[in-house]
Amino acid sequence: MLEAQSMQLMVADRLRARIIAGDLETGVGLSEIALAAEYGVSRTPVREALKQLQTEGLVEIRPRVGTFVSTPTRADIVELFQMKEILEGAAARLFAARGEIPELEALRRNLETSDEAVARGDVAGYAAQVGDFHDLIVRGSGNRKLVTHYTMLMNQLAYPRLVATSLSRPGRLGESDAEHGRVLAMIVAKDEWTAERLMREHVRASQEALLGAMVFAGDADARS
Amino acid sequence: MLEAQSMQLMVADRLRARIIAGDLETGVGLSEIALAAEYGVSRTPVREALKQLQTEGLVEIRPRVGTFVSTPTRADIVELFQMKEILEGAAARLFAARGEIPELEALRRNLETSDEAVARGDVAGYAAQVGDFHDLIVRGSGNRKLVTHYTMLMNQLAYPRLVATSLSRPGRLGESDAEHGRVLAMIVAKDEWTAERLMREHVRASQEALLGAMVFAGDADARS
DNA sequence: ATATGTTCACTTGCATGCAAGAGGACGTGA
DNA sequence: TCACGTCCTCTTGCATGCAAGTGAACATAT
Repeated sequence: MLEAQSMQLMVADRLRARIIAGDLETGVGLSEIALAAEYGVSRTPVREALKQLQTEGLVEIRPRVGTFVSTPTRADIVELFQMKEILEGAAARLFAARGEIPELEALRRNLETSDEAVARGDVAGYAAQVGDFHDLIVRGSGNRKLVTHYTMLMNQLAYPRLVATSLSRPGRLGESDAEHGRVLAMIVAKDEWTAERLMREHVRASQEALLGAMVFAGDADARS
Repeated sequence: MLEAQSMQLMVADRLRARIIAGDLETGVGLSEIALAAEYGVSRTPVREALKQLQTEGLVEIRPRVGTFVSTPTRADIVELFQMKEILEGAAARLFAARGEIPELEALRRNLETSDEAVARGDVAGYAAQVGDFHDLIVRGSGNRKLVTHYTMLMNQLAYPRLVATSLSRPGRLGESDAEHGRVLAMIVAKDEWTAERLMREHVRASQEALLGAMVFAGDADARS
């Protein structure tokens, strides 16, 4: 399963995962020859993988200089959150219009698991559910273009890393879970516009919780 | 200006333009070696250009088989129009919140030119303004991520080719121009949510005019 | 005539060699 | 000590050679 596909796809997938997870230090460090040696391939597939990651917005290729992990500026982060709110809001609305689909049942199970995690005060457990919740909303839109571009944008945000931070604010855990529940209720009720509004408000609340927590955390990411 | 940048960028730009304009027949026909000969370069830059166009959704690379111009299915087109409505609606809202920016003055000039074209019954002249109008709205959002992803999605639609078709319905020309004017008025009035609503309604009306015209035109594009 | 097995031309995937440019290190002068 | 000019190493950009897989044409057997 690891070697079956093409080399460039393997390199691209692994590099993408490492960048999102934050394993790769931002700034310098992506030499084609070094990566080629690391993955046991030649420069060519590495090169093509890097080119794809560039159009995905994850790395920046400076001609004749080098390839670097993209460092989102503060303005980038603001824009990405705007896009998150727009796309997830629209997705919730489209979801609500579709009625009973497999994603809806998955969403109900997600809420049950989340409620239990909150009841236990299990932040890590809840954080894991949050990612699934948002992915389910987006996939439940039934619009594959939306899913694709949403994924690309959230990869630029390295969102999974941020969720835990946003939940560190006292009381945010329960608020977030309650907001999820209200969104689900509106989807079940097929109230498209209220679903969109609540989803947007939820995204904005999460963003504010995150930005607030980041200030106190000393601005771990996002150097200007 | 044509040869200054890198070869792969030139090839990518030219190919993209040809695909959007419809010069390249959909389906088969993008051999790396043929394109290399045509542009006077080797396979390598052609290959990298094709890879980029693939992640942009314009071509499809089937491993060991060949590269083909992507043919949007009917479902793809529906999804793309949904995205167009979502993104342009959000852009109009963000635009309205920004007040006096250079794009606003450009938008006023665009409307004047459009009004004159409509008064003359100049369909081609108006069609040219339509593209600019929508681009100005999107760029006026002030969100570069929105601009980037909107552009990618509209490239997949090969939108410029479709505008003329959508305007072929009797009376649509004046309707479209009037809708543009109302959107502009709401942006000037800084009424964010009405701007978004009117913009979305405009996009939907254009889509319906297009789909209606395409049925009568014998479904020139969009084979399933 | 139809179905089937085989071959073959053509495609892209990957490896490697060479060239050109960028940026820093280093030496030199004041 | 500081400013400046030169060189040198390292980077990617492009060209090319080889290998492997695909799909269709073709011959063959039923």
